[in-house]
Amino acid sequence: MGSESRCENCIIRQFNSLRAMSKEELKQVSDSKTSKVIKKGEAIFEEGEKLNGVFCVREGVSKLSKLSSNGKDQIVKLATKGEVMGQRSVIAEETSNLSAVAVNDMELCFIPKEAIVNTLHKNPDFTFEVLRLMAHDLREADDVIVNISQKTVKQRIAEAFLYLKSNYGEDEQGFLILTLSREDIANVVGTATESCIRIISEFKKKGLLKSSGKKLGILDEKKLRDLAEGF
Amino acid sequence: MGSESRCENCIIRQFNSLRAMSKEELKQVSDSKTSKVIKKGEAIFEEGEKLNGVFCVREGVSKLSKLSSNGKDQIVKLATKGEVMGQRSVIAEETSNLSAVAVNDMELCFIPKEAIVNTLHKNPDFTFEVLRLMAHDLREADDVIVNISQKTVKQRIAEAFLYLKSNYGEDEQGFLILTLSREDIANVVGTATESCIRIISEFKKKGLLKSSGKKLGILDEKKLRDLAEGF
DNA sequence: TTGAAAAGGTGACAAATATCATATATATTT
DNA sequence: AAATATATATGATATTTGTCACCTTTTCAA
Repeated sequence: MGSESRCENCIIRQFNSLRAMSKEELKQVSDSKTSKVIKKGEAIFEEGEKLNGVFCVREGVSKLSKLSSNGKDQIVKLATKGEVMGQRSVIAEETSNLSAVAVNDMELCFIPKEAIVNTLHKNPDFTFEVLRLMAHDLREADDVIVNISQKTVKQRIAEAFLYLKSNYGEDEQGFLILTLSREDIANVVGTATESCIRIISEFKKKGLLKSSGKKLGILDEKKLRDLAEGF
Repeated sequence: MGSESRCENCIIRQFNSLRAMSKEELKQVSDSKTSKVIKKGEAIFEEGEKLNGVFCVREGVSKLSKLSSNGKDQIVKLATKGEVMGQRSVIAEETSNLSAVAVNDMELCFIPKEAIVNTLHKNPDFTFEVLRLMAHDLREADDVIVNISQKTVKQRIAEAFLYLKSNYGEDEQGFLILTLSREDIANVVGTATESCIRIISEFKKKGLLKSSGKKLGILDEKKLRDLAEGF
């Protein structure tokens, strides 16, 4: 086993709460963790499932979503390299309220909950770090609530593209690095797929977006921003 | 100063994270806290304000809301006896993302952040308890997101009444103990005040709700529940 | 490599919801 | 108690968004 497969040496952890663990604790985590490769479209865990640990994203992006009674999926969060999924359920000792599906090919580590819970009760720095990140997630969730209930679908789609650009960046030709299907975008925004397609088409016609194959790119960020703000 | 004004003796704390504090820590909190009486409609803190501590609700209910760019308020959470407001901002060291306004006359304790942050870094049990409650809030926020984006206004209003009943109860005559204005209900649900009024009128005509003065009561809980579920 | 399946696209229409205007009831202040 | 402000109510109408039907393009597996 190469040394890069040890949590102690993993750069990913610099981006999440694991960085607050001691060498000792990390060693324990590393000894109990398992690595997983997940193909695009595959499920990592399902809503209602009891999680016996957390998942640390090493590569790729996962959508965390919840199925509503009418059969539609609402994407609540996208989890990226460095983020940990499933802590909420492990901490609250509840089944997961969300399901996680890979948006593209992923690599992740599974860390059994014992290693986490142990440290949570012993290392206040670690617990505080987890708390800090959860406080951040909660703020973002509040923002999503306000956006969904107060902005139009057009505004929210405009925002979604700005979010994709600022969080995942664009390639040399100006196309967004993270490509989501129209359906996924609709599920992030909370609208019907057809409405989403229609608005994206409109944005293309108006010169706000460009496309090439499956890729989409932002052409006029300022106008998109104005639109998102309601002008 | 009566002994009931000491945090060590306060029953309220049994309902929140403060119960995980040691006698010693509670003493420190108690010595630094101040009590406040807030009249219905008064603000406790504003969006964007830097909070120098947290507020523990001893009596009454507060609405935590966020102003959107179109001038409407979205109520994200109602905080009740035993709940602590403002921890998110104190923990993340950010200005508040929400403002808090008293829904009825309130009594609360202000605890300066030093007392909290100190304990957060020293007492893992306390930190874990705060974390557990925040995990719970986050789950609720996820549920709100799904509800707002997937359910109709009618369904959400039905849900709001069921929530008010199960969380605040009803009096001997079957009227909800917590009375919210139609505007507040609209802001919880994320709709226009007029739409909210219209639907409440409809519910009354259909025999699902009754009213007397400002008070509203649930007449047919089962039908209300079916409606909320989409039948 | 060729079909089937999935994703993207568009029109027509229906349904849900917001907005504006205005009226009435209720609460609050003087 | 009158005057004023605020909350509730309702109609008419506009706007937004969803739904259904159908078509084209792309993707992927046999």
